[in-house]
Amino acid sequence: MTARTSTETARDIPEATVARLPVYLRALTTLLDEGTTTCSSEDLAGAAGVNSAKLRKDLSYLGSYGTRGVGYDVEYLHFQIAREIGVTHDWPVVIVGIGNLGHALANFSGFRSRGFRVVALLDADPSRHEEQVAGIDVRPFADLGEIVREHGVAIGVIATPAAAAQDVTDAMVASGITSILNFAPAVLAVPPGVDVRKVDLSIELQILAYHEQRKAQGDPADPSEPAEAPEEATA
Amino acid sequence: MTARTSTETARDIPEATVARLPVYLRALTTLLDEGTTTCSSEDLAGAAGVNSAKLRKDLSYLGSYGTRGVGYDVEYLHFQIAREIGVTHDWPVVIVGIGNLGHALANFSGFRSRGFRVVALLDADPSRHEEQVAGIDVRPFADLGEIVREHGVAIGVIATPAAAAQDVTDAMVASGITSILNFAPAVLAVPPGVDVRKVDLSIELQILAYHEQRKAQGDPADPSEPAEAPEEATA
DNA sequence: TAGATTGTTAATCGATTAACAATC
DNA sequence: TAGATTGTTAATCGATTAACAATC
Repeated sequence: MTARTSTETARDIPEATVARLPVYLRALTTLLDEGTTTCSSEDLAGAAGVNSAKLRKDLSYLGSYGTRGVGYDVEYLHFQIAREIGVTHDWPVVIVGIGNLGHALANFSGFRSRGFRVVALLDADPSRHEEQVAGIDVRPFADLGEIVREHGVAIGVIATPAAAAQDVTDAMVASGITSILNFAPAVLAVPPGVDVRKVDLSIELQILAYHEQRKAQGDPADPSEPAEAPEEATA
Repeated sequence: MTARTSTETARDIPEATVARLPVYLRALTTLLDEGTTTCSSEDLAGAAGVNSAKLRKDLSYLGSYGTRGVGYDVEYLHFQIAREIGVTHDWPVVIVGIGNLGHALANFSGFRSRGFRVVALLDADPSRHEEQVAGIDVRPFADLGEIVREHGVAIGVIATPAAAAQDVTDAMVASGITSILNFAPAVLAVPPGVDVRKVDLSIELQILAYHEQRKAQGDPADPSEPAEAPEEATA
């Protein structure tokens, strides 16, 4: 039996909970900005748009960071969640594909404030290699391996057309990237150990369209469509 | 007891299945483009990045559109899923907020090909009202109600900063919009009957960061991280 | 102490998966 | 008929929720 490594985060957190931790983190940032020092699970759940039972259950996977009868210290809980997610330090990321979307991503200010730093923009088109976008040089796609090694990049963002996405993925994996955020409307094949998350505008709109169609179809006298739970606003 | 309305789509489809139907639709489009006329559940599941049991279960909620021993007619199944989602005709949408992201969205060609048509771009900044983006006039935010009425818009896209998102939401809801795709990093409050879906870059990256952190932490001798299931590539 | 609120339990609900009977 | 593949069943797994004992 060996000694435990220093940072103790060995608990197994359900995937659904992991996906909500960033939402809680953002809500806590908002509360901090408003000068709130303490909040109840009811307060935070409201700011995050979930019910308080779910929030407390989620937080219970991280540890006991609240005080019964009192609530949570906003700053302390913010730190604990940031630590759990792993955004107490910045992650270097590369963005491949500097079209309209790539531009928008490169200029996205939330990157920096939420634990990420764009270290390179890559594009296959040589005519773009003189450009700067958001103060960052656009570099040849062939430089990917070098850049990943130099900066210790683990996360890559794909903003190319669908046709190029698998090739970009293969190159990313070969270079040592093990997490990919894919904006291209394509299903990516990756080896075990590489995580892929996708963001797909058309899919989101089509899901809305499906429900919209149902709303229109239902009897006006029968408002039985289960609406999204009303949520508290932040920001 | 009244007569059923003509279009018979009353079955209750699980939300997880609804979210995958657009993925299947896209995979079928790819197969169609390749000239494939028939496919098995194994083929289609591969192209969509799911296992075949899940695919067949999902399709079973729509009806029996396959042939045992043979498979599915690609064109027929494509049409049935498109009909189920509600994208056999185009949905008019408005985009509010013409910053970097709004530009990218306005120029996104997948909109048209996947069942949506951008009928207006709105921005609060008067200096932008002379612009055209992607061939569409940028119009004052105050015109929202008029545009929604004129085109029968049910779906709105928010690409504003977080600080403006709730006001935009309220105006959208007041104008009659009942489905919102939100790109602003804010939790939106909406009345019952209004659907909101959110796309949040930071959240996606933070989820990747969480898993990335765990990969780095684990013993090199213990490759127990459950990787994403390898998926077949499309496009 | 009395009131408030957490952290946890247990019940319920929904999603996934493997297996296979039905049937082309 | 024999082989292939769907559509469905039933078991399992994971997520949500309400309730409340613990405790500040």
